[in-house]
Amino acid sequence: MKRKVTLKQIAKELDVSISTVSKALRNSIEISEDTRQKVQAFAKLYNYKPNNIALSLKNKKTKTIGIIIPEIVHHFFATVISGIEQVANENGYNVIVCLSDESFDKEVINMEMLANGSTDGFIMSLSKETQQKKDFHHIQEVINQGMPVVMFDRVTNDVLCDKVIIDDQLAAYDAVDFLVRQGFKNIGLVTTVDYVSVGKLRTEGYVNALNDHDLPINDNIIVKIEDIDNCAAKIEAMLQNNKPDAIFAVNELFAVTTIKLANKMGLKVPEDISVIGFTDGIISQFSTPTITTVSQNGIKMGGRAAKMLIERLEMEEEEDGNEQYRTELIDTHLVHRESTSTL
Amino acid sequence: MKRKVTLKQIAKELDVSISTVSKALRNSIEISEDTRQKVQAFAKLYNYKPNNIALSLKNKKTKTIGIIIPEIVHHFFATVISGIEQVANENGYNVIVCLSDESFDKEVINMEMLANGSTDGFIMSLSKETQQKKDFHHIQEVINQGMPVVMFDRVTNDVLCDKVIIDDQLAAYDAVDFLVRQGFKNIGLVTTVDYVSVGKLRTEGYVNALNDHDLPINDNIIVKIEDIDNCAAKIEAMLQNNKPDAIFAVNELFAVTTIKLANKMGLKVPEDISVIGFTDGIISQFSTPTITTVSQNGIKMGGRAAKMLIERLEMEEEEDGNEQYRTELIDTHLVHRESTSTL
DNA sequence: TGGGTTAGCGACAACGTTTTCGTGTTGAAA
DNA sequence: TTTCAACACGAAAACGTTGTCGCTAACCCA
Repeated sequence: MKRKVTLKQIAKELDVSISTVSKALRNSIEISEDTRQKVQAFAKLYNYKPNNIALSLKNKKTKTIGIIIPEIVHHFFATVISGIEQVANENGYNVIVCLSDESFDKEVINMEMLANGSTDGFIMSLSKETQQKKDFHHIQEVINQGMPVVMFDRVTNDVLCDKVIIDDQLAAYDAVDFLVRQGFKNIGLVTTVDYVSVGKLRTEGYVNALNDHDLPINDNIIVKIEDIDNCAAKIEAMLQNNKPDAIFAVNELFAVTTIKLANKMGLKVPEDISVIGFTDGIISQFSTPTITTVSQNGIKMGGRAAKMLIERLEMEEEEDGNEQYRTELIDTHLVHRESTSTL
Repeated sequence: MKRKVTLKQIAKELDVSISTVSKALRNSIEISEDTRQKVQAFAKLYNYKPNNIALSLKNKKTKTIGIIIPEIVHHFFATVISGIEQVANENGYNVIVCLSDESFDKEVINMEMLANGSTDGFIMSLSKETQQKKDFHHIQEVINQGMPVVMFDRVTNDVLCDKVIIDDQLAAYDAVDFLVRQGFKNIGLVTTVDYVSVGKLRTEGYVNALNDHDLPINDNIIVKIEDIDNCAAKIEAMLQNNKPDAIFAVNELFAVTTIKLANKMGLKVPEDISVIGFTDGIISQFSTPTITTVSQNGIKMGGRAAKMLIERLEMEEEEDGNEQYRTELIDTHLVHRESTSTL
């Protein structure tokens, strides 16, 4: 087992100073051609690579991006990470991933851990609990310390920083508008509880679309789900009692669950009831029927977030006077599949 | 913007030496009660936290685990990361994730990047290209430098290190055995090309099960898929020409694809043909029909891998004479769902 | 008063880099 | 022979820690 070789060892071996080795390896003209060659050959032989930690300490830069998300076993978040990782890698950055498990405390702990020098900046999506508590001091603190933060998807207006989101309200509006134009009049909604920002916005889009078409908002066909595992009864009751002709679900899990429950009750999708979901993930693509859905390009979102963060990191070099935070919108569109029909 | 405070700043402010501050914060008995209190109060006020990078450099330990996997937008790998992250976090480790995109070169580059001080060890699953090339020098090198490596799922015998796998062959055997016992006699196989280690093993399990039941191996009902996007024709032809009464697919994507193609041809699952997949992911759970599958607990796998790595890291403290590499088997079982029937 | 102990603290090295600022040697010009 | 530049290199500081060692003053006991 040969441990990694350091400048010091090379210096000792070649009987020159550490500085000389360092300079020789960086092709400084200060060093004679002879010495340079000798040092470089030796370094190559022993496969010398500078120690990242030492470089980080010296440069006060880690070239590492901290990602904090609620969970990773979730197609959308996985695609976002994928997008981040790609752009990060292209720019010489690594990503260090922490999961909050939707817990406020874990989110705080993770941020504090990474903020102590481990990363240059953060890309994050808020945990449910954080959104509920509306406590963002940990994020604000990190920003105050001069570390840039980019939030995506689940964001808050209470923190000033760069953000990457889709226009949830508009996307939901378009989906519901599409249903209305197809002739549906009794369109149900399966959504989250209100403190989840994206759920709330999508619900607003649903409401606005119905309003604009002079359709009534019927609370009986709106189901707000807190816990996915115990939602069946509520959805079934809604389907049973109010016979909606279409459903807009604010994520694909809700959509597929609704479809399955409908099937169980003898309703055929899309013949008896049409369903539109949100997020173009694995489920929408492979369920039977395949699900018409609002695509939400996670790769693109992650890529953009990474780009924004890196730009800000490299910009800081000069002067950090311009605190012009941006919010970028990633476009969405409806992916038409089998779960919707015309009447 | 108040940058992070350092020992030096505290020392200056309180007019004591850096060592005194350091010791006071660590509650050294060398320091008087008075000074300790004063320093600790000041540190708390300014929210002092030791700089991780400096600690890493000093201790020659980063408390970081490098994960290198082919892709993250893949339910199984996401669950493994989740499992790793959890155990890592519990033990004070962070995880830094790199994706090889199934590319040998990216795998090498990522390893070399992280090996230069960024991580204490690796948990990895081989890229397809690496498995095909059988070139593992980058892994061997890292091990030679004294960094422990744990491989999972896609492993190789050519590298000596800890491994966490399922018994792919046995799991496949059990699945096919189950089909045979249900009365199926013409069982097709949808598998990967041979260089993918897990595909190969699962194929062997299929062959062994049929052999043990004295059933013939019929190459006409075995489809080896290289590229998922262009596999439809081959599968359809197999279904059409050979009328298998059951199919064993080596992953869930192949399973759901087969089901969809069967449906398209007018075959009902499970009435006309039964299907068993591999990996209990989102697709198997939510497709219609839900898919009977070999469960492969990614969370557990990741957790075990993390545990093995951390144990080795903390063990190294003492003496690294005992190179007793272990291979842990994670148990699998068949999850019975709608895609299989008795004859 | 002298010797020894101890409490309380600071100096310094070390981890592995990079970079600035010397410094000694050479050769050439004056 | 003197002067000066150019060349080739080394010493040292800095990044933020921790821990070893040494130092000073106070105190105790004889």
